[in-house]
Amino acid sequence: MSRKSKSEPAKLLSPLALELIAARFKALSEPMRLRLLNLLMQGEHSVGQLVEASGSGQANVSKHLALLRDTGMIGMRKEGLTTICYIADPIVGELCEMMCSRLREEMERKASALNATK
Amino acid sequence: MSRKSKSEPAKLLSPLALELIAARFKALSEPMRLRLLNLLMQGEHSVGQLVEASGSGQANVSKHLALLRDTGMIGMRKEGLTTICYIADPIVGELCEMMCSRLREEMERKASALNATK
DNA sequence: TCGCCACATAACGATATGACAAATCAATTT
DNA sequence: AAATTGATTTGTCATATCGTTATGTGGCGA
Repeated sequence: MSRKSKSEPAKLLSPLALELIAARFKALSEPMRLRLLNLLMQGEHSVGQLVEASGSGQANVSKHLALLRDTGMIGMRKEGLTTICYIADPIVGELCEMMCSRLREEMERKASALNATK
Repeated sequence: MSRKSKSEPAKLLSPLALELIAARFKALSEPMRLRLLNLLMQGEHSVGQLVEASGSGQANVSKHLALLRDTGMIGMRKEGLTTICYIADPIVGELCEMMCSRLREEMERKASALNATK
């Protein structure tokens, strides 16, 4: 049944831990931020490049980037006039990978459910 | 350096995919929902048990549970008067694990930074 | 030094979200 | 069938968030 039988106790988390975890998930819970992260997974980009590639306004992108930086997911460095952004926490890619493959499974399940003659 | 050198291309995601992924992360972005999930990781619970254990109102818990069900993360079945909830998607535990260990690292880094005489 | 450039910040309106209370619904018991 | 129990739905409010516009800021070139 492809069920992983790692029988870990799954500890109960403290309210503080819950808040911290929620904050990180929240950073990943907006399409625009995911878009920016996805672009950065291709490699470093300047803020201007992200603005152009994302199709959103400059102020909006700047604010989202600041949030991602504050959660430690991306890093920034100044190079002359421009600010270069890069992925600082590899967990980002892994999490998205997991969600994506999960979504694919779900899609296929639904698709085959539609095809089922029954 | 414990860096996984799986050099995957990290494909560019479609706007639709981004929205779907964001929706799932969003379900995990509230402390109360994480609390409910965390309780369910210990095993099945009725809605009433979750209300008591979470310390929140019944209406509130019910709404959060409905949201978690709609994203496919938990399942529910009726047993007489009560509704039993259970984790339906094992990804939940894995994601929280990842976030937790990540948080621990970060905490320790900050802690040792505080201790550093510099 | 003046102005421009890339970016950040502030202020604002529209919309979404979470928590609580009250009403509703469904299944069981008496 | 009426009452009771467990849960969902609805309405309301306060707060938070997204995106836009306008304004501020720091580094570089003329």
